[in-house]
Amino acid sequence: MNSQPIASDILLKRLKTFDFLKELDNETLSTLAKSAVWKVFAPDSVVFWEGDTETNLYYLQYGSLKVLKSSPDGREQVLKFIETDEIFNEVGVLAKRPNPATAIALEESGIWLIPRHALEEIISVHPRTAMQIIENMADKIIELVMLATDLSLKTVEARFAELLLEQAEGDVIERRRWTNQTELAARLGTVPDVLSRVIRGLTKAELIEMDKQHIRILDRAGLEERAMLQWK
Amino acid sequence: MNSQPIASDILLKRLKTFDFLKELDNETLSTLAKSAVWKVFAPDSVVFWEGDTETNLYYLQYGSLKVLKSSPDGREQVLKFIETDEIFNEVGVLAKRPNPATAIALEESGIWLIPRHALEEIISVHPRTAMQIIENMADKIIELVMLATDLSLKTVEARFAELLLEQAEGDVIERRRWTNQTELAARLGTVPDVLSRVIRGLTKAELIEMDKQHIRILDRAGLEERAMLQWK
DNA sequence: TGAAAAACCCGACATAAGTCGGAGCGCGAA
DNA sequence: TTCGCGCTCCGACTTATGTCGGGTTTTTCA
Repeated sequence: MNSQPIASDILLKRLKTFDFLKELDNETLSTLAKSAVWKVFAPDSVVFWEGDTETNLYYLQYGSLKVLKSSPDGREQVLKFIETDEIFNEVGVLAKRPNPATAIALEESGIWLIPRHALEEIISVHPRTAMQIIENMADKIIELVMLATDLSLKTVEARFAELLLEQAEGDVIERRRWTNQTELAARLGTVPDVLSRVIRGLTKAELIEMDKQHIRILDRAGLEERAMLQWK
Repeated sequence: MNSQPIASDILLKRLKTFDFLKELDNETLSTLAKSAVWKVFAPDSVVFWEGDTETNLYYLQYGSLKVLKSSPDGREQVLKFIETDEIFNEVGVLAKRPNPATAIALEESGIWLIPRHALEEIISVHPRTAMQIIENMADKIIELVMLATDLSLKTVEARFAELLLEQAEGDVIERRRWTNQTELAARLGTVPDVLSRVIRGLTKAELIEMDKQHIRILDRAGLEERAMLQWK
């Protein structure tokens, strides 16, 4: 992980491209440019630890992360994957709470850190930005509600089927370096062996097909049935 | 469930007592008083349904609620209990998302409904209120993260032990009408039979004692061990 | 390029959790 | 008071999930 200041004008240009800041005027942005910090995280490096009180808002410019909690016996539960263009750590920066989970880079990731004071200034002048943050948090609450109820009420097979249906573009899911069974299992709240068994089952039933590069849905209707989607 | 307008001056007096609105000036509050609606919900009545797009912010003046999702086979997962003085449905009112869960009154409950437009006015003038809402949402995110990871990584026994330790004042938990095994099981993400088994186990081990009115912790250290608290 | 590490596979087994039948209790409505 | 329903309890059973040992394949990187 290394940290490097970037000339303010270049930064300003970049800030304008952020979804999250789209509505702000030039002046506000250039103030921001002066206080934001740019960091690059190596694959597998920790962006922040559970328990940290991290007072920056993060904006993921490129790369991807996982947010997780782990148990003493080594199992981990992935709570969320973070993709390009997302902001995170609202909890730490605005509510001043210790972060409830750990964030780890899945690949090399470039992240902007926006310090609390800068953010608070923006909010006090642009309530619309506050609303955007609130909407982001609402989405996270919805996702966590889904996660919790799925963990409680659905089988591993159903959760996996659901995940496939969500992720598929057309009927194919591209597998990336970190879309391996270990990570998928952590995401689903189980262990690799169990997932492997589930995959075997779905493959035998000719609902899916899987190789190193892709997962292909062969029978969407059948998969939907396994996902128990009737009641969502 | 019945709905009754209340003379604005009485209402105004009440609004001032809300934690949530403490910092607002008289004028803002009296505007609010004109648009807020008061409702009383009978025990077991539904405050809102999953899937509803409910555009009011709720403030629970007295009573208590449970927020839950249920599966087609009748099992339910309680996501949260709501107690006096809490606000809820930020998701519905501010993010305009369909509500992800259902809320049901556990006992007779009196609730203020604050319509979206009134809330948005307050926020635009008092950014501090926006911050309070954000902090509330952050707390909910933290709670949901705990719930999800506990469901994934802990046993029913550990979750129950944890709940007892959290809820106990001194070493005693007062049982209310709805603190029965059915509700507790739904809260813990399991079924009454399993919880009953767990209670038997903890009672035999002389860690707790339970009757109709109370749950008593006999051995806090032992219970903490069962709750697997080392790593939280 | 070759060795070590990581991922994956699979059957056998262990354990946590869910289900079922049946029975007792207590409370509230008729 | 009696009836019936819902809560509680309990043992026996099933099922989902996790664990282990051992193997093969793939990836990594020195």
